[in-house]
Amino acid sequence: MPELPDVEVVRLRLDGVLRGATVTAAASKDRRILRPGAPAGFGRALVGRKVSEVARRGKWLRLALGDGGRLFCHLGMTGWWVEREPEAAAERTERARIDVRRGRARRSVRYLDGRRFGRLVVARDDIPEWRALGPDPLADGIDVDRLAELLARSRRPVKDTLMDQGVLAGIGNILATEALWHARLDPRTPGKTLSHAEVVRVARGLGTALRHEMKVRLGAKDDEWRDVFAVYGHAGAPCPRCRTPIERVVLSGRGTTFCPTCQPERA
DNA sequence: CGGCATGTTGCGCA
DNA sequence: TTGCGCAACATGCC
Repeated sequence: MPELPDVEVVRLRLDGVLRGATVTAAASKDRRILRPGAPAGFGRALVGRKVSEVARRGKWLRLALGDGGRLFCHLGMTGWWVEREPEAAAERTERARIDVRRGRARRSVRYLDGRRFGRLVVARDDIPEWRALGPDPLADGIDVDRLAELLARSRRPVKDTLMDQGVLAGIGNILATEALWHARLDPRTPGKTLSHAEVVRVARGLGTALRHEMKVRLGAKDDEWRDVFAVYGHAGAPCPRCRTPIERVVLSGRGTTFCPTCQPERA
């Protein structure tokens, strides 16, 4: 379920379990998720090290280790970290585990990923994927002038640019779709045709969608999927604002829903 | 059975 | 050279 708000929830959880703790065991056998790298290297990099912090930028997580090493994690489409009892057996989709101790307390976190689109990367420095990320809208806010400049560079649909991780880190199909509904802008609108006022609406729409999702995620009991969206996944349903049936198109291979009345196509 | 899915990468083509 | 669209990845759900 990972877009920025979900990854932030995972970060908070991991930070609470791991920060200041020492890794007693770490293992992953999954050669698809452990890219690039071997199972032996994963354990070797982590065991005996203290975790100093769990950071996030966009959809990437970064565990900083006491010896300067780093573990990067991308959740892909179905990745998730959960805490389990240290003695709990691995469930079917468990792809990695990290066991720690802090004083007398022992705890264990497991990486679950049914589809295995996620990644775990051990490195000494920040990896290129991390360095290529644009500002994180939650941590850094949104610079409207910079966004306007990036949108003005091409005729690509505004939704595509919002999902470009180098433009804003962490915006996925859900947030982009919801933000444009809030902004009352057709997702297909070419970026360079947006007025400054429209870019401001986009930035505000992102903020609204982001705050709404963070609130829902933080208030949720656990990792259960909750459909709290205005238009995402609601093709055919009435628009919450004007009751017009929501339409669905495919943009760059991604399902995109919008209200044809509130988000009219422009000439 | 077919269609769809929150993400990223890489390829072929204009 | 740049920028697209689109398939692929692996699996589950409706």
